[in-house]
Amino acid sequence: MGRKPGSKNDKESTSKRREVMMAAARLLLKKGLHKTTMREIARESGIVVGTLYHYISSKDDLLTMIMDEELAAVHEFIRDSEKALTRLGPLKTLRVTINRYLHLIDVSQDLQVFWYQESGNMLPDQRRRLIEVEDKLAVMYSKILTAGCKSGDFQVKDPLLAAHDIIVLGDMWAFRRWFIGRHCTLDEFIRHQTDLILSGISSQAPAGRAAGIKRPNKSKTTGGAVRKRR
Amino acid sequence: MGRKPGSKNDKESTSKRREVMMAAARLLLKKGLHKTTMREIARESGIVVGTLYHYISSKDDLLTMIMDEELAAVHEFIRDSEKALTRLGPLKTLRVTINRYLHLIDVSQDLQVFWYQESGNMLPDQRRRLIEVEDKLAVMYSKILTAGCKSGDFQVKDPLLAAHDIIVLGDMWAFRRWFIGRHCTLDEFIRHQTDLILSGISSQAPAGRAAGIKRPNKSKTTGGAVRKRR
DNA sequence: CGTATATAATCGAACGGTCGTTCGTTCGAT
DNA sequence: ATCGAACGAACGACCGTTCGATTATATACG
Repeated sequence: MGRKPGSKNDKESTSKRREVMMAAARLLLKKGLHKTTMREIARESGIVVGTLYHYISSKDDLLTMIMDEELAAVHEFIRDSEKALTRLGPLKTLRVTINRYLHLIDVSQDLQVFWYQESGNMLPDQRRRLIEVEDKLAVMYSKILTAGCKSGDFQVKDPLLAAHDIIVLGDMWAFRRWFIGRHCTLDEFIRHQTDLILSGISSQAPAGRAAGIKRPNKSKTTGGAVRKRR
Repeated sequence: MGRKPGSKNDKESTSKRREVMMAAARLLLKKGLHKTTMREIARESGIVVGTLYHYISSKDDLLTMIMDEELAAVHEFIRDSEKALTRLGPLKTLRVTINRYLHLIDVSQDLQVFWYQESGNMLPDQRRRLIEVEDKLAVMYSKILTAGCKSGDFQVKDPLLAAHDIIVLGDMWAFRRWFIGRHCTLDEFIRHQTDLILSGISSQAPAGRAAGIKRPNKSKTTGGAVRKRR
């Protein structure tokens, strides 16, 4: 392809760079880091390996690019949640945040699994960034929980541990969707697990009431035994 | 080394085989599958690479050997738990099983992480066996829960989902011990998480009472906000 | 407008290195 | 003399990366 000086070239170059990144992501998430060769990435991008290196500098560079996108989304998610906390209060914020969190993971399930599986094959900097964002997530949930303790909505002994409990819900959906997905939809999963968490941290039992959330009590979908009101 | 005909040789050979396996396990769990070379495994075993292949047939063979040991232990754990169910009843069995389960994982933490991280680099048969045992674990917990539903101890809408909830506790402790370990000991973690699960599935609230388990209420160690008795 | 030139973008062969595995040989005990 | 055990060099395959050559196009110039 031709080129015009300056901006046109840059724009084409960076857009091609993104194309390559997305082609790489498709293969990497499907086949893993070691089993995906640069030649395959080139083929998926419609170019050959020599040209590939005009747009990216190394395989690690590709990983970093993919990570940048993902982490930016998570950081934005965290900012949004902290804004919501001041507007909606702890209890509603927790429900909304868990809901958005699991939907976020549902979309990028393969990515989530990828980071776990390849974390041992990454550069130290890359590993550090993953731990960092996981830590920020935990702090975010911890803030919501402690705010809820102050407002009287929650009774949590160890907010940080409870925060990890919530984060693990995401891992669970990502790693076990092949199994859980056969038993319930994502929204059913979210409702079920949110109730479990709330039943454990709410200062008033049972969870459903304490949550104070509209829940259509057509217990048709759940099918099972309805929680006994004491 | 010398040799005598027949049994002595076999014994020496298989014991050496185990030595090699354990040396390999040490390296593999620490460095991962791809970063551990056969030459390193040989060096760790005190032999050279040529001799290594007199005791094992391939790198995959080593993986399978390590897996055999691990899976045998898990299957024994499952059998023990099913025996306990008939003796102790659902509620006590659940507590005991969760406790033993997490202690089991605590001992073999690196192994647990290893299977997750390298599952993508394994032979199809090996992957299948891992999924199989995970499935058996889920069925085991599911049996305990449904038994508890019949006896009136529990109220569980979806026992299989709840079973996965419990299994994920193990993953949580294995993957996040570096973090959680700073906040609480394993036994504190077990108590905390068991209460969380029981508060979600018990037919009577609150969880602590329903569990009917001795819990020393010196809340000194927790340090945080003491649960308000209402 | 047409030609020359500089400079991208593209290509694919080749390089350097690693790793799992094999093989011919040597060693040592029976 | 025989046979398992030990050795380590060598093989073959693969992979990330580089590089020199080629092509195509936008700019400069006559």
